[in-house]
Amino acid sequence: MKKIIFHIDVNNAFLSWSAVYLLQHGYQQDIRTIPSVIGGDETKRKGVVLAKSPVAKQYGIITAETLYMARKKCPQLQVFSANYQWYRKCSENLMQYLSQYTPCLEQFSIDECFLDFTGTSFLYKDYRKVAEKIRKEVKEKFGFTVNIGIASNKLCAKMASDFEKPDKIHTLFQEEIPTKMWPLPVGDLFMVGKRSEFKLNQLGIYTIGDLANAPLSLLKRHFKNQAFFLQEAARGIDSSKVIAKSEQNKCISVSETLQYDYKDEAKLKKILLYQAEEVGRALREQRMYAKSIAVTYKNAMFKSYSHQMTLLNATNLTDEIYKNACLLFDQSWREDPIRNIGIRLSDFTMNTQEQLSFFHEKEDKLENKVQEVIDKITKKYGTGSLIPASYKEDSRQSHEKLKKR
DNA sequence: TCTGGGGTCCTAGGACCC
DNA sequence: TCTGGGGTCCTAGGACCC
Repeated sequence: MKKIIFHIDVNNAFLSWSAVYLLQHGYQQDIRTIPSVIGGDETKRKGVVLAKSPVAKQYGIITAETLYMARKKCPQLQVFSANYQWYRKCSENLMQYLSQYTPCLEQFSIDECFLDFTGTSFLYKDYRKVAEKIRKEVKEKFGFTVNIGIASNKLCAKMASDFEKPDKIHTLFQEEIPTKMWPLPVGDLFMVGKRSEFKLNQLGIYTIGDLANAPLSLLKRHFKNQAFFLQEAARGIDSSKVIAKSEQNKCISVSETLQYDYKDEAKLKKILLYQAEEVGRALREQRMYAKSIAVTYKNAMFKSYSHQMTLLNATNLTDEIYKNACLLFDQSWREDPIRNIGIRLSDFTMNTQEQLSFFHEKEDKLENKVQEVIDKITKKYGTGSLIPASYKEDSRQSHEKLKKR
């Protein structure tokens, strides 16, 4: 049976979604048609380009560069702030609409997904017509456009959706690979980032075709185990499955860039408390426990480091996460000014590990009860509505975070 | 008025065991 | 009285994705 996979990608997702929002709320201009970007908050040192309009792109503005640089390139640039709540809603609506076409839908990020039509191919003899229908309907129903890539595997579908934009449908079947994919720069290949591209260029490999036809021995010398995978990708070979996602995350993390570089231990620990509550609640919502906990940092020099531990007993309680985070902090903080700090939980299990003694069990149950109540209140009134008294004073940053929600 | 945030995966190296 | 080697687990750091 011929496999048919779609990759659907929202064009300029954040910017398009904001454009739709603004138009729905009486804004006269469609910000997709002017030099505009969605940017983070500069006063909080988060001033980077998150998404750009096609016009802004013509000025050479790129994603993730500073707004300062972007304005230099285009002084009349209009900057709009991100509205994550709205983006999540747009994403949910889109996924729900697409899932009518096939149950086998894998959401790949907030604005992308794969659809597998293999099992339902008898329903859709002409997949091109289906793609055309989806493209049109999304535009009419939601007011933004998508690119659709069609191929016999995920990798090629993803590569295809990245061809000419916006509002386009492309195919990339095996026989089309030499003409459509091989002339592209090797850095365009999925999973080839800046580092790998540089290394490949050093070896005289500049296009995806060069990579597909390079001697494997040469690649192995420089990329070890990754070499085979890289070349397979360049040849359009990929056997990964579209997985209808209900499976859990492998890690949950939270991190925050601070308004200035903190050197004060007490302040840093207060941030950790906040974050412990956030990741803990996320974990409890999934009814999971974490065995591994890490504290991550970025210092003023932008150097990142981390420290982690494996817990004796898996946990999802804020208090325990916080205590262990503090322990890790004490063991690892180099007393350098901190720009960004975070907590990461991983190694999830369904239960806490230890066989609890009767008394411990009782205590544990009580703690869980307390936690449940706290979660309910937090859900209703927002993060930080119920926090230990020690955190009350001097939490400017946190209050601002609250306002955003 | 430099450089966000949330993820996944891989590798190297150390500790420890047999 | 010169220290092998395989396996496993853990940690730190980094590359890459959107």
